[in-house]
Amino acid sequence: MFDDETFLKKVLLFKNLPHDQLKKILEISEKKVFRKGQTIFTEGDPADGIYVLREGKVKVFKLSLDGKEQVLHFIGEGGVFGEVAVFLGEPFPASAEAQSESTVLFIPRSSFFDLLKNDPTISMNMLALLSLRLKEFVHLIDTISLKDVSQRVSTYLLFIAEKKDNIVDLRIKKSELASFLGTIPETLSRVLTKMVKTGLIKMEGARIEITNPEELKRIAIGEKSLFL
Amino acid sequence: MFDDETFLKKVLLFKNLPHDQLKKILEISEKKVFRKGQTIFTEGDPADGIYVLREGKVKVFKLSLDGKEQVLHFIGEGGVFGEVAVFLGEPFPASAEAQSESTVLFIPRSSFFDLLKNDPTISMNMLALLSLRLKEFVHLIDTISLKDVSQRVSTYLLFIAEKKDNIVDLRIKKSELASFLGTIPETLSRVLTKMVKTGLIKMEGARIEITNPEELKRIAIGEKSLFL
DNA sequence: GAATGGTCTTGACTTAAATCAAGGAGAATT
DNA sequence: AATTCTCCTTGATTTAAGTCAAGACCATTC
Repeated sequence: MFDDETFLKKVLLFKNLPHDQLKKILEISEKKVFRKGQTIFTEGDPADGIYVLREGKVKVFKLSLDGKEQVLHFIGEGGVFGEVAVFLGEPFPASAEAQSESTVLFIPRSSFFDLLKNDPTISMNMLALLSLRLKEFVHLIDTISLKDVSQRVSTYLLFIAEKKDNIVDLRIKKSELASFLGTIPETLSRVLTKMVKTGLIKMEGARIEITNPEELKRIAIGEKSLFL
Repeated sequence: MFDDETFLKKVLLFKNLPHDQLKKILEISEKKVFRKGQTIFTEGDPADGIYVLREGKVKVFKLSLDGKEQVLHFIGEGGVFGEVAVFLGEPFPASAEAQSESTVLFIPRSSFFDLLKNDPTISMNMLALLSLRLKEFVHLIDTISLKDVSQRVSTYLLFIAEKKDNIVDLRIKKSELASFLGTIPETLSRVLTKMVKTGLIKMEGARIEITNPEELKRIAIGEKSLFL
């Protein structure tokens, strides 16, 4: 692994910062470790600081009263979360949970504002970060609202498999993928099974091989239906 | 109406700017007028600049191949749109259309970047703008994914009626509200009719009066079902 | 290697909301 | 005042996806 500073350099929010700035950030940030399944924060909690994922996997999600979950994003190493609520000074609008043993750097609200005020590079980086998030959300809204489940699954598989030789290694549980795609495990399961049966993909557990990318793409764009 | 500078002062993106900055912005911005129903830009168009709505109403939306529409946001006077795509240097991810005769200030991409680079106030304002958008989107995703249509409608009515004496004056077509709420006009119509029949609201065209806010709130949070 | 526990799959069924198709109501135009 | 449009409503029906329930498939760990 890298030392903390090398790590920070690769975080979008802290890109292009001079050595002494990075050091300062490390000084003010606090390391926290969460076990698999542990809650990092819950919707409604006061947003007392931002989180940078040093190691592990985290999901940010919304829950409905009757227990249905919608994943907003999966955070990978180097990912930042909680920043919008902190910036707005509002409670977290969603919850975050460690999906595996995870280490985060926690930067308290006031320190984060100091950074933001005093370093134009950081605010530019933050603009980039928020813009990317917005783009992702537009895509998610589009996906959930305008596409049926087989389109969503096809699109997701093709996106992940991009430049990877048509191999998808789901790095998350299928039930969580279902939640991200705005559906439930049973429905996802049925769609994947159907894709196997129609020869679009091969599936061994979490490893999926796209055997007919052209046809899968036609389903993704809604030109063809999976169920006929 | 106001003169242009007074107007600009009230735009979130240009808040707290000195006189000469505002003047400069007016110089580089170009006034464009769109008729009702006219397209301002279409998904996929190169994002050559940002738009500030001077007068009128605009909707930003996604279309599916088979023609279903999802409204991402309604822009009111003083609203800004197109800024994310411009910032990212990507084509517009959605389309924009004037819902009534509208005047916009168009700020070309390069000028916008000059502003952003040279004025930290503007980048801070932009951070605020993007944060608010993200918050709205989280809410929209939550709404569409986790709530049924009667919950969505109740929530929307209560939100709009807030501090307005339980009167909602829909300033948009019902069909467009449907599209914003991720449903279709027929379904919205049925829900509203049912609400009238159960004494939750009174409706005269686009004017809706909430006659039983407590009960409506119980439906909004899913504590009670509209259809029983 | 049996037993436990978590995920995933499959089947039968229900249901919310979409679709299709007519009408109706209101505003605008002639 | 009649015609045309646009938008909204209502009814009959279909359908995609959710629910409920049972079993299968792992991977641990005892």
